[in-house]
Amino acid sequence: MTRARAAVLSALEAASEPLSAAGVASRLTGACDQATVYRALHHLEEAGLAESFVLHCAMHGVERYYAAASSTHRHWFHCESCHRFVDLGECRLGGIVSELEREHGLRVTRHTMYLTGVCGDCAAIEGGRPRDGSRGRRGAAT
Amino acid sequence: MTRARAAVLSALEAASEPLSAAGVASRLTGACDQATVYRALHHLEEAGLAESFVLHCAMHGVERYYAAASSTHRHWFHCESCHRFVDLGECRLGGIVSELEREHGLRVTRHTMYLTGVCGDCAAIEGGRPRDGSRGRRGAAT
DNA sequence: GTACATTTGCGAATCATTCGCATTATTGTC
DNA sequence: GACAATAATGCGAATGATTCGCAAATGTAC
Ligand SMILES: [Mn+2]
Ligand SMILES: [Mn+2]
Ligand SMILES: [Zn+2]
Ligand SMILES: [Zn+2]
Repeated sequence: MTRARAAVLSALEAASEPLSAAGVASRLTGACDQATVYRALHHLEEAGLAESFVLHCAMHGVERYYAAASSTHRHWFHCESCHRFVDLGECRLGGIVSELEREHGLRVTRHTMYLTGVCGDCAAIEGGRPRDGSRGRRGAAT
Repeated sequence: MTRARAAVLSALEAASEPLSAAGVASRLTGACDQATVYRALHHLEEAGLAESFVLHCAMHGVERYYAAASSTHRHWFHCESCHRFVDLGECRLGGIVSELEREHGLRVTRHTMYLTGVCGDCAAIEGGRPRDGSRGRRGAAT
């Protein structure tokens, strides 16, 4: 495990939610180049030390998020108001996935699932509480 | 419904699988500009006439795919060998989603789920049967 | 420690998607 | 059907996340 990879992995482990490559880079404050961050993330995922999924959110657009691999595969909810992630815990799709696998004669090697909407905190404070209203895409159409 | 939007919608309806913006454009052979295709897709989705999801595949990279909205919300499987989609039929996640919604106090407005792996046809012909081996990303890391 | 195999930094591409704006369609109104 | 107001298009130029190429720096195996 090289210096850079270890740094990226601990950034993921320290975070309470999935991070984008930019998110990881910002927590390493220039410790290593962005290309290295991307390469390290790819490596960690191949090595089974991290998991990723591509999320589309109106404000942040399309970005790939990474989380340190935990003992069990898990899924997330993304709040479109405060843009935080909520850990939904251990994957409960095993049954459905193997059912579909059987019914359609497939060999499923991977599945992606995530929910989006408004988290409890934001729902309480009607209108939402944008935690990071700063950075935003130009009026992205969706 | 304008000319361009109607054209994009029928392209989606005629297709047996989700199409990327490029896929739609190619079936309209220059009938309208690519920016218009993107704008039409956004419009159709907002109008509830189409559904989309962002998929990450080693060969095609990250792309957003659109399908004409059917009577019921549905999910897909993407074969990483022939790169075709298999319609998994009506969504069966309702139970799990509302369960998670309750447990975590969320208001889920949308969910994304897709499976990837090797389809039956490709599994049969061991080694896979790349149907569109042409266009491919430069050796994308993942 | 020397030689070979990996990994990094940098800066320059890529590629899907979005913008800005001037030019057409559309649509509702006499 | 012509006319004004509004929305949609075409084009070409950005954007922004991610990837590449290659030389310099590290890590690893005798
Ligand atoms: Mn977001
Ligand atoms: Mn594909
Ligand atoms: Zn929230
Ligand atoms: Zn296949």
